[in-house]
Amino acid sequence: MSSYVLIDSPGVPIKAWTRGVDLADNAIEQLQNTARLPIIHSHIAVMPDVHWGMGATIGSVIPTVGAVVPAAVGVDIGCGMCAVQTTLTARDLPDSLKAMRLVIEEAVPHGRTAGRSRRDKGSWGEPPRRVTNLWKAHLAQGFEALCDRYPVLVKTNNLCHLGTLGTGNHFIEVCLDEGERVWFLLHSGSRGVGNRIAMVFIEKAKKDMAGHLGDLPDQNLAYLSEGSVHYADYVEAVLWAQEFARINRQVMMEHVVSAVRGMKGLPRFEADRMVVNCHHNYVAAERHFDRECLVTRKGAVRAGAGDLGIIPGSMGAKSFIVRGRGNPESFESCSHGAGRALSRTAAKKRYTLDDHIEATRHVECRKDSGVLDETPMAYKDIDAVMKAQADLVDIVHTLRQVVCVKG
DNA sequence: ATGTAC
Repeated sequence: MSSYVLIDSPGVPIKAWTRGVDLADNAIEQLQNTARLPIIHSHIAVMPDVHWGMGATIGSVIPTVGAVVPAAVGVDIGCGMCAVQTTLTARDLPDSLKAMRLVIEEAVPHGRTAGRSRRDKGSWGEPPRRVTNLWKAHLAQGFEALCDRYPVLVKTNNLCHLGTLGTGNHFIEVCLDEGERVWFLLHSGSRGVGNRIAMVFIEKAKKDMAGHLGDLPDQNLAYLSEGSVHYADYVEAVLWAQEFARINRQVMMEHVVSAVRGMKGLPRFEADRMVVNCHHNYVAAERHFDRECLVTRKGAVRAGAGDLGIIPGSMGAKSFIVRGRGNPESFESCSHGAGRALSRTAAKKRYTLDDHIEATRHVECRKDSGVLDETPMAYKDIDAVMKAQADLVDIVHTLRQVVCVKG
């Protein structure tokens, strides 16, 4: 049974669930910077997948009182995972999984969204009616209210990105659990519009603090203070973007399920036995240690007692469906994945395409040089990461990928 | 991560 270790801090305590996993020096330095902010409630919690990120480390939980740090939430507001268990089993799957991969790629726009004049596959030309209806029912009104005050948000990819995957480490997978049941798993966030919202408020925070930015250990830790217009607007905007991200994942999952249902040769199946949709890049108002605060989980998942969460490994590694243990010292949180061991550039330098092909030989996935920065060797050992957080979550299901779609 | 400009 693991527990946290204390990292030397010039400010509030830094409690780290990192026993048995590497902790890079640049991550420690960043944690110490964050711990010095005057707005932290109680302490900072560090997850075993921690690594350097813009502003604050990815894989950390930062509770604040009276302020919020937009760059700590990050540019992919509401980024997270969605998973469903189906009633299909491994023996229902065809020998060649390529057809299934193509069907999923066809059903969900993925990849870069190019400029307006160029052809692109990353957004809807014409969003399906289901997407437009969800937008109108849950997102349109809030978006108009934000656009009234922030007209720069008007011309963003918003509706045309609802139900689309994106690029980088965003993916869709078909997995098998320990009982050979088929699952669908996907990773995505709030796409273009969430990115723009984040950029706008990261700038506002720096401007609002212009007079005393020099007092901060890092300019990217600039915060918006409660009582200011920008603080209230950011909280409104970030919650809206998080809802966009959640619905984005829901729509993609619906399209994956219906696309696979349309494949010839598969039996009828259900996909509603176990459904999980969780953010791992977000802010939420919660109560911890007898105080209302804003909890920023940057690469961390809520793990309250009984909460279901998703912890993906990497291409070719295991992923986990977990149940939270509600550990108060972690602000009821767990890691969001394996965490990078190597930066994208370092991974591309260190490994060859042949290394990647060997590491992913059991997975129907991209095997070109464009995904070398996502190769399994670029990530920490997921088993060590899970062991280090044994007092934060219990493992409910262990999944292995058989198909992986990347943007 | 995303969009846009180089």
